[in-house]
Amino acid sequence: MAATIKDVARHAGLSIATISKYLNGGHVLDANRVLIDLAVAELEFKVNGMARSLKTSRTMTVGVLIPNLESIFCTSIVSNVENVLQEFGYSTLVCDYRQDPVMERRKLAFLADRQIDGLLMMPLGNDPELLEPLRARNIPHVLIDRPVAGSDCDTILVDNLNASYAAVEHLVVQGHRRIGIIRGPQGIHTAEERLKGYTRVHEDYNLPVEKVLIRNGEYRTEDGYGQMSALLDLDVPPTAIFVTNYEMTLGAVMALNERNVRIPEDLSVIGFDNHSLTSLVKPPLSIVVQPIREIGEMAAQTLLRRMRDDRAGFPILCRMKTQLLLQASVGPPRTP
Amino acid sequence: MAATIKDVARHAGLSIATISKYLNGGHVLDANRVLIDLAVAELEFKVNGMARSLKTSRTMTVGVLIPNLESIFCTSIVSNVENVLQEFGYSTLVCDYRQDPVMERRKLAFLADRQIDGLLMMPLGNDPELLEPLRARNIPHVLIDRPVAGSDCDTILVDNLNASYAAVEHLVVQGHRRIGIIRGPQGIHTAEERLKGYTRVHEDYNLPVEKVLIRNGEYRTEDGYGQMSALLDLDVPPTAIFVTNYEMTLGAVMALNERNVRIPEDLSVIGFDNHSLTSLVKPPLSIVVQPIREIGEMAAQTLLRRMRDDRAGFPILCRMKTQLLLQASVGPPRTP
DNA sequence: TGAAGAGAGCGAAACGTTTCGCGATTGAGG
DNA sequence: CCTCAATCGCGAAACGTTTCGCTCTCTTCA
Repeated sequence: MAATIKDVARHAGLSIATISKYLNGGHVLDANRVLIDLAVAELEFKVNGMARSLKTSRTMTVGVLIPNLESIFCTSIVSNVENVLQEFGYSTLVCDYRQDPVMERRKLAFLADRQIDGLLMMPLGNDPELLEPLRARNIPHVLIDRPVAGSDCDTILVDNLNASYAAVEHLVVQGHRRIGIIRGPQGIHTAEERLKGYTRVHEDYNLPVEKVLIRNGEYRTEDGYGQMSALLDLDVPPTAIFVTNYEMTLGAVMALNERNVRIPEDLSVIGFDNHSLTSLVKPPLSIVVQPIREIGEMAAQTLLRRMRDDRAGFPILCRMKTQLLLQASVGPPRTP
Repeated sequence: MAATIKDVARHAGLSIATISKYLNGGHVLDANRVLIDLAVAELEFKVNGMARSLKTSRTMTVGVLIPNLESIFCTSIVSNVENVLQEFGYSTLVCDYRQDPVMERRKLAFLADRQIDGLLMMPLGNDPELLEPLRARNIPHVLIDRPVAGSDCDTILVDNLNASYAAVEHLVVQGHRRIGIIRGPQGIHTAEERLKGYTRVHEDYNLPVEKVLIRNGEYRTEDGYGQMSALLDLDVPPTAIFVTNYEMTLGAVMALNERNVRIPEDLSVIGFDNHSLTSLVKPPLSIVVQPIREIGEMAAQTLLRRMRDDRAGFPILCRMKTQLLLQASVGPPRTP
């Protein structure tokens, strides 16, 4: 059907080897260059990627494994990653595992079986054995956003602890003493770190940590909604709240709107992640901004280097800084 | 490095052909089956996809080309598509073209060159020539959400016209006479259809269409914000507004919040697409709900059939129905 | 003028599968 | 006991590249 390199060779009156050499950037006589270009154009020849891959054992494809394709944080990262990789001729095989550890393994195995040249992943599990399929096949990989304990592995993430610290500290400085936090799932690294930031501020400022103000969520909108409602139902509700991811921030704001809680008069709010969120609610929400673009690009760059067998600095641990975007949603606590 | 089918053959004391046959579902003697299973397990043999693809000329990969990886509508569809395809052993090569017609062509060519078995795309351009690379290589493809004029092509979309009609009609029935619409980009099919629904209602109810109430947007948040603001600045602002996609709805609500416009007392609002949006704002927003999951699944199913050379009903045009989710954001117009 | 060396082209052997056609084995039926 | 058919296994030829090592042709310089 489609023209092969053989056809090009015949058409140009040269050997296959010469065509291949030229196609891969080798030098040929000017006259032959013209001949080949002509033949390629006339036959509409495209190299057959499978055949090439079979010989070179490179597929020019990288896998991207994320917990959720419907989380804006994840897809923004994917988008930036894809942009960088594509410049270098790589395609991205995107999979989400829907926050399910079993599916995570399944899809990881799936990707590993597909002869990808490298993998970027946001792991859910914390078990170094999870990465075994990659090691077994010697597939370079870079973790994003979450480390996997005890695994030597390049990792790009943000300084969640200090991100959280800065947010909570700001609330404390404003005079808040009862600060609620809606934290992420237990065992998830980002969630633990963000909680640590919270407690560390309390330690550093000699404030008691009240268990009841620390609420568990699973990073879902409904958790934000439910836990925010629960906090408001307390005999003495907090005067400020820190919500530790986008979806839960969404939920928390829903709960606040529903009850006509005034921000920041009744409650100061700091959320996480999403820009558009800041201005959707009134007043504009203060948020912790993650350097999403930089994360994606850095992860892609790092993976590219590893795929080039550049092992410099392995394992890299890149901990990026967040930014605290302060807006009108934070004020001093209401004087009782 | 990794074990090949040859190693398995040697280890099991059988021929390559037999191993291959068994691996592909063929029948072998029970005794041999055991031997092969054993060898496969012991050598940790995995078939080499590239070699297989080279022989079968199927890559078990489908491309997915969308305008934007950061639009929830697009990624939700991708997620559902991926889910179905994966069940059948296919991977998805996801690309976004960032709403850029040049990049659209580039990425389409990129995907076509990568020996994909099929392609799903949400086109921006309306030029049948756009799909040429696919036809040239005989790659089955299904369009999602937007048709390409004059191209024989399976297409899965929603009945945008009647979706819009239902929303606007509801506003009319509530008594509204000055209804604003923030429409999408000119030339984009969904946008034109949604506008048609709007004008058709006006025709059917003998209402004048006021040019000034029809606002142009490019489906971006800032357009929703800007055009909503402009509408509010009119000498006689509309009493109801229909916003025709998610991002612009977001923007419009921002503008409304900023100016303390009461919903629905001052203005009735119907938005588009996003569930979480409905309850984030107060009161809950009425929206046009697209059957996102069904679109994704139908598109995937259709593509699967085409890749199986099942040409039944070609070209399919599947126009799905939307649902109008009515909530408190719509009421009768304020009596002046 | 001749030898050395650079540059270019070529043939052939891989890469790891699938598949075609043929030969061998087995079991049943006459 | 012979024949025939059905079943199963095998050898070998692809698939379309890349790449190794060789040959050939010029150029250049002693």
